[in-house]
Amino acid sequence: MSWKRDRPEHPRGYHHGNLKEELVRAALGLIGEKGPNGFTFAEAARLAGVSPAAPYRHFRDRDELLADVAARGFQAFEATLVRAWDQGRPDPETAFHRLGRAYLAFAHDEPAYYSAMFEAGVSLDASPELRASADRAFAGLRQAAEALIAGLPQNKRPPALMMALHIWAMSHGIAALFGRADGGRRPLPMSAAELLEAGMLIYLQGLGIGPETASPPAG
Amino acid sequence: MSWKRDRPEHPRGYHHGNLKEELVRAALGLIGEKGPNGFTFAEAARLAGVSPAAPYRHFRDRDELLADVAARGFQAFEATLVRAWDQGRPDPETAFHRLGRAYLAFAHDEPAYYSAMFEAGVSLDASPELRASADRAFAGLRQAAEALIAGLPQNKRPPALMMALHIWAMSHGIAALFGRADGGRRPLPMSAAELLEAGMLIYLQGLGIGPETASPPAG
DNA sequence: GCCGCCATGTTAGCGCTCCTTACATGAGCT
DNA sequence: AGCTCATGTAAGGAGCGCTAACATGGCGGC
Repeated sequence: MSWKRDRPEHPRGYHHGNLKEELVRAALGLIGEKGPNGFTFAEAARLAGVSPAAPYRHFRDRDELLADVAARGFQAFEATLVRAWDQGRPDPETAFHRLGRAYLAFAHDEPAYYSAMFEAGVSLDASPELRASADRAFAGLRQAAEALIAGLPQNKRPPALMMALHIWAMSHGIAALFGRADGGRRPLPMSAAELLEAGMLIYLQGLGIGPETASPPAG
Repeated sequence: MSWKRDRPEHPRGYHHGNLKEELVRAALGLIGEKGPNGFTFAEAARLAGVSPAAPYRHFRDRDELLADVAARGFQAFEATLVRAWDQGRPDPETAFHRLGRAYLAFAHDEPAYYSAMFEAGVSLDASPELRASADRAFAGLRQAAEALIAGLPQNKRPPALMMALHIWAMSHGIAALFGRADGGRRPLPMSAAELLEAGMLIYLQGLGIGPETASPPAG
């Protein structure tokens, strides 16, 4: 067959060229197309052009591949969040809303990653890397929460961890319930990004973080 | 065999006694144990004591059974929410927090229903009953939002639909991320119910609904 | 009260997937 | 050059979704 040789641009390949990477990419494509359940080990092998048994040289079983995809997803997710947060520039509130949009954009533009991370039923204990990358992604949210809290007087500061959990929960809730492009779910009067931005504005207002700290504009 | 006859209390049974109900119950048990993916048509048939082909007399395919489970789940969900809301008695805020606890309790105590409803990838278009029961459940949330809004001056009222979506998103986010009993996910410094209650208090505070309209709950 | 119909169940089987075991091959080290 | 081991293939068992053809028995029509 010729497909063994038509990847000469990968110098480190043994037989196939790095099959592991290609399997991950195939898995991403399949999950994105047909959901995390429609993803099939055999079909990923087929897409990579190898026999159905070949993937087992790189992943113990199907779940391990999914866990690997999820871990890579959390890494890309963290990078996206960190880039959007940009150390809170120019000011924490602007950066925070940018962070929210980036969250939803990731869920929307990388449905395969997001599915593997949150909807495929992969336990975070599946691998240490998975747990670590998920923790790093959450730490990004927590940093943003801390920066926002810093503007409050000390006796009014909520716990940063709790605030990060609230942010994550509302973001994930909106992404999971309304963030998908396909028409399977409920039509909205506004975009998911607008919905999240409005929700976060109200939430921050409740904490005393906002355009008018304690007196909403009466007129 | 005796299992054909040991359901004499069901007068309408043909051969088995109402197999359809038993299949739904078996599916609920399996989904609760092994997640929506671990659920198997053949195993549900085995639990009901019939051959693997028998379920196809009652459900076109596996997805239709899942959609049926989801629809029943939404019905039970709506009943739970309506009971918890109790027409906003004794006052809307008390009833609202009771509603939030009921939401999480449902997700926690009926993981099979909740999985089928939100995590199994069942499209709401799978059946008209599913869409209708999901709409009725959401209407319950929306009613609560409207009752809470009613206490605000007219020029400060947010759209009730948006508010209901926020409530749903945060509730679902907390349930999906932190509401499960099994140890696969992240340990929390507080219970999911407390987390949701705190988040909703802050959110309502941001809308101007709360014990003291302009001072956050510092105590 | 008997009979035929049709809903409900059965067995048999196809094609697929997950995963294992045994075998083949070729890259890189010595 | 030759050895070795990682990386691939081939073959097969068990299980599942689903279909087709066949069996059974409850119910309505006569």
